[in-house]
Amino acid sequence: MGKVTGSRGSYAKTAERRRDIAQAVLDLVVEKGHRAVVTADVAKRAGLSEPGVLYHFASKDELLLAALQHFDDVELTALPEGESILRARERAVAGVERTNIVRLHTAMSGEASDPTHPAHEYFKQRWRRSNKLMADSIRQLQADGAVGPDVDADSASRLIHATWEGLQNQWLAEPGFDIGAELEKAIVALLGYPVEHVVGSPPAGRSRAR
Amino acid sequence: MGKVTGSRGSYAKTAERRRDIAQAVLDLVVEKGHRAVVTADVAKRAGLSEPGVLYHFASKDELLLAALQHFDDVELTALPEGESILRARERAVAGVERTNIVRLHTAMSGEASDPTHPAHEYFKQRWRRSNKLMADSIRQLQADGAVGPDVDADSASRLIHATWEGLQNQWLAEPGFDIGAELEKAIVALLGYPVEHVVGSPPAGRSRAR
DNA sequence: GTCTATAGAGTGATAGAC
DNA sequence: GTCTATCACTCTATAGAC
Repeated sequence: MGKVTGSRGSYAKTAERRRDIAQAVLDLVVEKGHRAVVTADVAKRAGLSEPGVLYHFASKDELLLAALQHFDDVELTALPEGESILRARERAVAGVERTNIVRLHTAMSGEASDPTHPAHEYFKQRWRRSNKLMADSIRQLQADGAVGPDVDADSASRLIHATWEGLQNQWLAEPGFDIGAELEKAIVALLGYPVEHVVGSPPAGRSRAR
Repeated sequence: MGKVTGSRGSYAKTAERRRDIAQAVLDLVVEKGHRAVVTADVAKRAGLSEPGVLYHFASKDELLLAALQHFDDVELTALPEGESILRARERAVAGVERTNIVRLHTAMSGEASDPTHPAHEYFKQRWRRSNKLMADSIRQLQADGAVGPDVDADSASRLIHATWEGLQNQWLAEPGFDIGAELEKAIVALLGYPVEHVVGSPPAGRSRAR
């Protein structure tokens, strides 16, 4: 419903407008840090008025959430099959220019723990999804014999994610250590020894079912 | 300089006033969550005007930081000797009534990673201090033979703290697991097997140097 | 259904008197 | 050292045009 014009400046589909706005917020977050982002700037950057922006997103918090989700969408493309989840998230903080996004993520994950916060459900689901993906991946490794059967996959997944999140925090406060190496150390300790499958370089010719 | 009256309502020492204000902020955070705390309420609770509060603390961010520090001071009393650091922090989130403080801590640790944030230095020092304390504790355990010599104390300390921080995050988003048990599991995995000394019950008659 | 113009409410911060 | 008065800014709500 609604005709599609296709020309920039007149959007027939709300989804596109929302995407553009989310991109604008993301750009501003990267440039100035989320604390310096004000809705007026978002409107300017997206090329519409302030209430115009708020027609598409109910509040500023939702704007920031949209930026985070947009980042997930465009940067963390759909995971191939579960095992590369770590590498994807690693990639997410690799560059310094993404520091501001990690900041936003960390700050918002604190705010969003309040059940009344618009992002509450998002973060909850995100944990669940990530935990499930990795737990399944670990179970697969167990089936293949790469990881011992005494490892509790759900617990290990929880702990690996926790470690990752905490390492991000420390790294933000004071960089200067190899966050990837530390994470790998934790994984090795939690799963047992040989687990390049989970975090290492692409398993090129290295099929998991040997 | 300045006379000491001692009667409530007229403070000769700014330090006391600051402490009272910090306590007021802490109370409000616990009651309503930090997002709902406004300086006007702080002023009311502390019994002075809004600019009066802002005379003692330069900004709202500093007020929240003061609450966090105050919490550290009154709740996490000085660590006896290093090894109980985990238990102290555990105690800090044990009760549900403290959820709002953890929320504040998490959110602020994200904001504070911005070097221009008033709490930046606080969090940086906090990480350093905590890491050093625990690393020393681990080294002591190594000297006693309770932990293997191949463990990198600094790295392990970093990872344990990271795990703890991350577990808090997950627990805030969705409680329903035993955060203490998970942490212990991580410690065991990172340090090797027998480490009740570090996290377990009070080492009553259990001297580390047997 | 999508947006602009306008206005308002609430908040953090400042200047200067007491 | 603390208050009164005031300011500036940001987010949000409303009315109505396209």
